Amino acid sequence: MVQRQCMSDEIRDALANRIYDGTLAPGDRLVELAIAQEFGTSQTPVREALRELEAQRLVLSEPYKGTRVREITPREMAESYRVRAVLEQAAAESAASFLKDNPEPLRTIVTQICAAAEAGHIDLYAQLNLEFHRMIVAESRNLILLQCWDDLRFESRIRVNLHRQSNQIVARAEEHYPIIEALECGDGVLAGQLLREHSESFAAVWAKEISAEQLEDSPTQPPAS
Amino acid sequence: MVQRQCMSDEIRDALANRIYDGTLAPGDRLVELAIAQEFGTSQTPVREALRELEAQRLVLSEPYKGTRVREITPREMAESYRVRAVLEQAAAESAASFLKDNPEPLRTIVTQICAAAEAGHIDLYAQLNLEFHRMIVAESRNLILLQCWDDLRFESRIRVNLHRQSNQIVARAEEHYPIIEALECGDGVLAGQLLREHSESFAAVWAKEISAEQLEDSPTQPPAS
DNA sequence: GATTTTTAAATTATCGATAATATATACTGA
DNA sequence: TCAGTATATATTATCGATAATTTAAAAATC
Repeated sequence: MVQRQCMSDEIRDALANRIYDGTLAPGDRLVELAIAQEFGTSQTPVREALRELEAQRLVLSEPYKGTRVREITPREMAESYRVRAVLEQAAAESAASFLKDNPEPLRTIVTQICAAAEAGHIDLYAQLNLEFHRMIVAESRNLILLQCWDDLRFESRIRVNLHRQSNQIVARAEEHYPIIEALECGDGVLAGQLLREHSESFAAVWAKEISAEQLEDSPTQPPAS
Repeated sequence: MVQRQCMSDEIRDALANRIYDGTLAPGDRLVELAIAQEFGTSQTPVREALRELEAQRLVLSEPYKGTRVREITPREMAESYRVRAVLEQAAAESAASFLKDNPEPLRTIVTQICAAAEAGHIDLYAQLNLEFHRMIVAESRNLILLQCWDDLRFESRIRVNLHRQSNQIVARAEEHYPIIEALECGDGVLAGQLLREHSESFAAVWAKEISAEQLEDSPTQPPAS
């Protein structure tokens, strides 16, 4: 357990979680004194928390106008998946040699992912799925690459559309098997290609939504990765 | 001219520039009240500026221990160039179709880059060089990709080794010609490949330094991109 | 003399209050 | 009625001061 040292970090994480879980929705205002009162602090640590959330692009602040939860557009989702695609491709190419020697953790997670998908535990599925992908990126042993990947903040993007279209999840979950098989063979190029296609396919789904960006209640919703 | 609205932004940019130009060196402390006094403000806006610089990874803060300019290791340089390599490769593939129709701005910059290199204007060379690469990434029309690229903060990495080894700069500058030629032909794949190799070659130079990381005054210094 | 303990100094984290700015509301004159 | 203007209100940005914590220095113990 991390004994947190300063209030601003505490507030930052609490607010970030509310954005992740949807308690705070895009467009919602974050009024400094209201938050301060809720946490029993002064305005100061709240402001610092908001500044950090802004750096993480979870919120948007304008001088003297305040802070709101940032809107995430279909276009941004498509772009994010495209970037993720090339990052993970590169990561797999580097990670293969390391993962070949120690593939069990990845196998375990894929098993769990599929189990969660079949059981319809969507939140768990999403969490494990991210863990899987992040593990590969981490095993690239390139810390900057990992930071870039983290900065895409898919933990916050995921829930944009999480609880719809749970029917495709099982199929999506099984796409992970060929990836670990390639990695176990040490074939980073193939694993990278599969990961890239995996991510690009989500990008493509979101790209279709871009034109319908204006229509608030679009009929079809893309799936969660 | 941007009429800045709040002091903390002003301070943030001023401090960032000092890190870029080396006035503030890695390891240097940033004492809040000292900075506040210098800018004629209170501690509050300084703290917010520091928090933002920390989010940009220019400085490192520890609770109650203060803030210091972050050290940039050869390993991190190598990793950054590797990430930049794949980002720019992907960017070129998307940007080619746009740049084909409007290649003049890129041509102009390459001319300026080579002129600066030959004249030995290293700072100008570095600035124009970044402008060239950023322009390609921007023309990918993928804003998230551009943000990722910006987040690598090569404007701060560049000066790590800027004023040494100016002899290779002319050769490096000329590497840009085949890239724009490929882009003018609309061959994004080729341009991407060239950009990737360009960046990877810098990564390789830094990778050699990793083992010598401990030795403070290493005899050979890698070149600036 | 070396090692721990205590004290002092420096610095960060937070507070409560005020100034600056934006937004909403009421008012004015055509 | 309506555009434009003045006022009131809400909220952010900043201030000066205090509390909390670390680091450095001095004192005490063995």
